[in-house]
Amino acid sequence: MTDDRRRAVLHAIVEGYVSTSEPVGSKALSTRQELGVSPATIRNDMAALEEEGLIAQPHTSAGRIPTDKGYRSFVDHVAASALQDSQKRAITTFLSDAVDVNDVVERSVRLLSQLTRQVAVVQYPSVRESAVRRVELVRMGAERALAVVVSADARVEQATIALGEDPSEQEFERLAREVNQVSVTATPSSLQGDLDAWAAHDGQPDWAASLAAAVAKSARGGTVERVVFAGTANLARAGTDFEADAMGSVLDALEEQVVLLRLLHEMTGQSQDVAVRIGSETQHESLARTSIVAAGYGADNGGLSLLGALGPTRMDYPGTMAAVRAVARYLSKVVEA
Amino acid sequence: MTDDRRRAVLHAIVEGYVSTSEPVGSKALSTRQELGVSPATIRNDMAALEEEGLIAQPHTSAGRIPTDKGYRSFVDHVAASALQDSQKRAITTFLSDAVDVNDVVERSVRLLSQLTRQVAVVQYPSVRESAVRRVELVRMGAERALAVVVSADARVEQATIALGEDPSEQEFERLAREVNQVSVTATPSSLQGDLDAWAAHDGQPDWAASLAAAVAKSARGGTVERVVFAGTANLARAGTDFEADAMGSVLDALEEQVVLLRLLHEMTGQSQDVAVRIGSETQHESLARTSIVAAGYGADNGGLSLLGALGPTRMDYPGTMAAVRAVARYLSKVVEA
DNA sequence: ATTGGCACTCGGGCGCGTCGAGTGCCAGCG
DNA sequence: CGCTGGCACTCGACGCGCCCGAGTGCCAAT
Repeated sequence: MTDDRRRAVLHAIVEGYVSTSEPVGSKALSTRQELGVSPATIRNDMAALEEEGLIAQPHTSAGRIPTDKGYRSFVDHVAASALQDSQKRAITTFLSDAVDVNDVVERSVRLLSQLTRQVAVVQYPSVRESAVRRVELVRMGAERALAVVVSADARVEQATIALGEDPSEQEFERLAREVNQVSVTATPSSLQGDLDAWAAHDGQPDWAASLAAAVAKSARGGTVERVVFAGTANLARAGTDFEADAMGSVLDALEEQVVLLRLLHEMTGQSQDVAVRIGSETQHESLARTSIVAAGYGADNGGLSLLGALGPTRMDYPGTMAAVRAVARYLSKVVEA
Repeated sequence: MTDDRRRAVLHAIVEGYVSTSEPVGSKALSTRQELGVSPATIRNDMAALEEEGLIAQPHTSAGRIPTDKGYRSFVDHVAASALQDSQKRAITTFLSDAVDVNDVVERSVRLLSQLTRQVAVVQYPSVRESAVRRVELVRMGAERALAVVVSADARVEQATIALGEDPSEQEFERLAREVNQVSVTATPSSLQGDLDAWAAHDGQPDWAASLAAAVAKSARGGTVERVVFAGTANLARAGTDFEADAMGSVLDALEEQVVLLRLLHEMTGQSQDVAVRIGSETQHESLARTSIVAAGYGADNGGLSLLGALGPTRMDYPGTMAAVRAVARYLSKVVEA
């Protein structure tokens, strides 16, 4: 009973603070019908909540604001709100006529930033191991060549090879022909071994080994994990939530994709659903005042890829979670198709 | 004589304001040895400069700050400063071991943002028309296929084709073989015509036309112009030069690559060297308080590509110009090789 | 043409008093 | 035992008045 009301008070504080960005006091809460009790009662609850470390006051005689822990409790006890119809329509219309993977990812990240009014981040779909369809070898000069690997699932990877010497045209052509033969006939699982064996043949030049390695790596899943953003402007507009300096750190952390990727991985590691990191939970100095809402997509077949939204701790969690979930679902469909 | 000193006064004002971000007064200038005259004399010059619209005072009894026109005069009359040795070294070490085009561009943009302490933007090298080396056609489902075009200059372009029907495996294979034959044997200039003729043959399915178009387009120079940024954090750190809201607009303008691309093109259109747009000269509302320093690179052989730095009007023009020029030069070398 | 002197302006910073939102505590009530 | 109304208290926000000093424009002198 009383426990329920306390939770209601906490939720009201979170909602109030999120929408007005000002500390909310007991009186304001009591007039907002929902909990039909007097300010005094609410004050008692507030005292208890503060005791538990869920809310805090910036200074005496100010209203209360949620702590990170308070947001956490709020998020754990509230269901993600439903998307509005207009938003659902936006998703389908926005993503339906994308032409290729690049386009899908780029549209998604824009869409997500618009829906959430936060910074959106989408990781490129991670790829599963797949057969090699064709290896194209292009001479780039005396000592360098470019290998283009087209895989059966329509990925295209490229890598430069240092030749280390200046092979004759015939030699070069021969190697190109051979690496194709080997790669295309191999199964995904035998590829690495087959290539190694081929490179170790008598009479192969030294650079055959690096070529083999490059092809195998490309087939295995490509180069590095990449992420794209959109909506960094939303950070700037977030009002007084960030000082200029703090914003700089956040933007730095974003460009430093490594940090973000690790964080996203940790978050979605345990569960499939939408995960939330709040403020200090990010364990990262420069993100101490930001929260991240993330989800995986495309899990069914191959690897899990990630997407999410990042904004000030004082964000609309239910709405953001709903948007992230919806986009993740839709993206899963598109990627699997 | 007196004209020379006026210019010196203007330059001193620009330099002072750039380094302190506070309006500079006559007294402060006179004690800074360089121009050995009394404050009163400087005041006279200032009055003249203000008359000409080169400087302004934020309010009575404050020092002067340069207007856009003042910065313009400064930039036009000052040579780009020399780079420090450490910076030169940074350029070579930073860019020397890039592995492919993507990598080169990404490293360049990071480097430029660090050198200038501004937002850096680099356009992907634009490509010249070149022969087609190989067309790879991958079936993506009943009604879609993916075309991968590898050109002789080692570019890789992809495009999806709507099949509009569900061709048999043999039919599909035949078309793939044929389009390869046509594309690879054609010269760059005959490609479009050859492909059109091929698609118009009797017995060709409808989608041959779209396939031909896609290949031709890829060969011609690829899809859209792309740019990448780095160093947006520098905007946030620029101190009080931007209000939170203005910063949002700038970031929006950046993501809206179209605007930026048009602007860059206009700037480098007339001359090959470093070009500067100052504040209102950008002709763009949201960039009214930012300046852009841009240069082209890779001009010798094919198209000209662009790169530049963007920051608050109150920026170190000589230093930024030097850095932009240096990176453009270096990039030209790399791209041409 | 340059300079020193002088009166003037005006924004920034400081101290002060007021106001009011919000709190904690306590006694009373169902 | 939990809720409520009342009350004294705290403390930041705001407005006002004040002073100070940087910076200016003008003028007479060199």
